[in-house]
Amino acid sequence: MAKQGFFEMVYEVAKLIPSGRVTSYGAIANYLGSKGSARMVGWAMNASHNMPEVPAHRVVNRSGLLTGKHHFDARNPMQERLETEGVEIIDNQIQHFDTLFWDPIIELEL
DNA sequence: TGGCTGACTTTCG
DNA sequence: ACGAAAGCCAGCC
Repeated sequence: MAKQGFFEMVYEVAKLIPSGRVTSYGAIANYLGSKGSARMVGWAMNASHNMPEVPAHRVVNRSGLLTGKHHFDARNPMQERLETEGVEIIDNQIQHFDTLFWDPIIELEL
């Protein structure tokens, strides 16, 4: 296994997020071992535009707020995609976020 | 090479 | 309780 870039790792984790579930930047960063670089996870998501298979819409901030929706394609609203997956969202805020939260550290359990 | 950036998170005021 | 500032680290110019 060649040493992958940080972005690749973020993509891998993002792809593992089940439909109808969401996670946070910090959770992914923590899973990667760099809890301080949560911003970078979002930044990696920004680069994920080249990777349509990466469900960046399932990644939100720790409050369950769709902070990165502004970076999404206006014709493919992040909220609409999540709602299609069964996630209830009100005012960019994911409802039942605690229940829908998918933590790679816990779910993947290493 | 050095420095800036960034879709976050946490803590101090 | 709310607002502002610092911290973090890897990619990019």
